[in-house]
Amino acid sequence: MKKKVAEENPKSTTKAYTFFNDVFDVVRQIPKGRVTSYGAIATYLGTKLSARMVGWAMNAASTAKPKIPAQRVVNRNGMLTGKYHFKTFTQMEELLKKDGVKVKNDTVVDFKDLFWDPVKELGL
DNA sequence: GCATTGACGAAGG
DNA sequence: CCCTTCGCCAATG
Repeated sequence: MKKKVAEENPKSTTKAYTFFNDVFDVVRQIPKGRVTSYGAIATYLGTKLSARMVGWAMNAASTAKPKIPAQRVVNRNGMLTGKYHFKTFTQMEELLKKDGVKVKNDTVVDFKDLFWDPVKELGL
């Protein structure tokens, strides 16, 4: 990465600084039509016990420069828990449908089939 | 500076 | 099988 890192918390802990950046990077690498979970990303970063931090990172992702396909990140149940953080409540599922991902009742259909594990795909 | 919360997840009752 | 609790770490009040 160059220098365009998380400009959301320049005065916060340096650790989180890197953490946010890593999360953004991984999320951007999610292939179209695929989805992943917060826990998977957390595991890939080595902080599997802190999946909540990934969620926090996504919150900052909303203000991140390169658009973050946060709609491809759902909870371990495949549920679109973060839909309320988008511009509109339907934005998330609309984007997913456009990616070819079926969404039913705020949940990704065939989630396990579309699941993209960074640890498995990117290697660890 | 302590208490609460949060886009999670696993475990226990 | 549904609901509650705990852990993790950072941000916010």
